[in-house]
Amino acid sequence: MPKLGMPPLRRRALIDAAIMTIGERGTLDVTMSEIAGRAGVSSALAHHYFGAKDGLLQATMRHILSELNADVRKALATSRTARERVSAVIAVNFSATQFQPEIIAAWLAFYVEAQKSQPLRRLLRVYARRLHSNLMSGLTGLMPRPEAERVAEAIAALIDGLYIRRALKDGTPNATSAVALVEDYLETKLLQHKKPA
Amino acid sequence: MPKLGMPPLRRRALIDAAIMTIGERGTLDVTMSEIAGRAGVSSALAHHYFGAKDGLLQATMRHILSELNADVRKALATSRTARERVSAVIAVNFSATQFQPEIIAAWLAFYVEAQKSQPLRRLLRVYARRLHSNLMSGLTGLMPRPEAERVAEAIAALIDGLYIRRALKDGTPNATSAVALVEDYLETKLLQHKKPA
DNA sequence: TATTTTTTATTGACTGATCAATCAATAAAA
DNA sequence: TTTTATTGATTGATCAGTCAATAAAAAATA
Repeated sequence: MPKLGMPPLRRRALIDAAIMTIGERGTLDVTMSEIAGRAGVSSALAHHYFGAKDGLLQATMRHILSELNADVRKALATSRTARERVSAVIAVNFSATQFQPEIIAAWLAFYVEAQKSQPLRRLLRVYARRLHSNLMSGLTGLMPRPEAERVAEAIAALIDGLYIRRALKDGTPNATSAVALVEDYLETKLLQHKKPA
Repeated sequence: MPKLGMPPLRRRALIDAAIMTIGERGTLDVTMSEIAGRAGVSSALAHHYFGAKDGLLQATMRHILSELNADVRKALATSRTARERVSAVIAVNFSATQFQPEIIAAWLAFYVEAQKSQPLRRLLRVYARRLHSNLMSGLTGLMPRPEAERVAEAIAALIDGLYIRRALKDGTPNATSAVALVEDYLETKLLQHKKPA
């Protein structure tokens, strides 16, 4: 049985290799040998550490999720106002570390796999809930709660939508215009509450 | 060589079976035998008609796309005003024929496959362009063109985003709330142009 | 119309390739 | 000396794609 704690040297290398491979190929349909090869080890070792392929994929998803989460926390920590908090959450999703072709492709691939795999579905739901509550933490200070709920829902949909559309284009993702689009929506909504009809 | 025109009896059955199978399983990772079996024929026949698996998948995507397109045309035909045209396009995307679990799942699966397959990517780009221009056909009558571009972009992202998020939940999709969300965005934007800041 | 010929529809059985997963063996640490 | 790390080789399953054979339709011919 693989040691889970101490020196996750190879574990980490395998997860990184998995992200790269999945991202490049745009699918979870990559072989264990391919991933292992890129990590400089044999496929047998990958099985040794992660049990089955599922295990590696889940660990990989968990890793992406926790990186995103760490980034969000960091960004929220330096935000003072409610308004800033919302923008911080948005910004992180399109930051240089997150909005990369490989990561975007991997996200998309995991979304699809989640339809087959219950553990992955669970992970993605955790992410969705977390995103929602992070957005709410700012939005509730800016508008009535039921409206905040709807806006959070919309922002989340926009983010996912921009990711999926981004995956279809080639070249470097344009984070700036993506953020601008979401911010424009938010700004419009806020205006609506400052000068009510 | 398969006859392309006349009695697309089996062709159609195979495409329908493909949609069902892909939709249920939420992945393009379905076997030719599975699809063929559901259509009540042998897998060899599927190859006879579509050449390779790719061929069947592309035909399936094309079919979904053309159904959607037909629905949009129909809806646009009965729309009088620019405002109605925009709503019509939105409504069709969440109509009973389109916003079904199987179709949604299939869309998502095709999106991912498009990262590998150039023909599928091309098809999805055609769809994206078409959606954009359909939205613009209404929006240009309601706001200045550059703003209309941005709003069309946002609506498209919202639609894709709502699809992808929908795919993660179970149960019947809630089209009503999805439409409401997009319409709310549109309405907010329109208000902004009626009473400018 | 009846008969022959050609084309199309359809299948079961087979092949070759690909891969996840296992395992026994060895090296290295603890 | 026991546990952990690591591998090459192997196995078993799964599938896409092929093919030769047969049935059924359609077209051509008598």
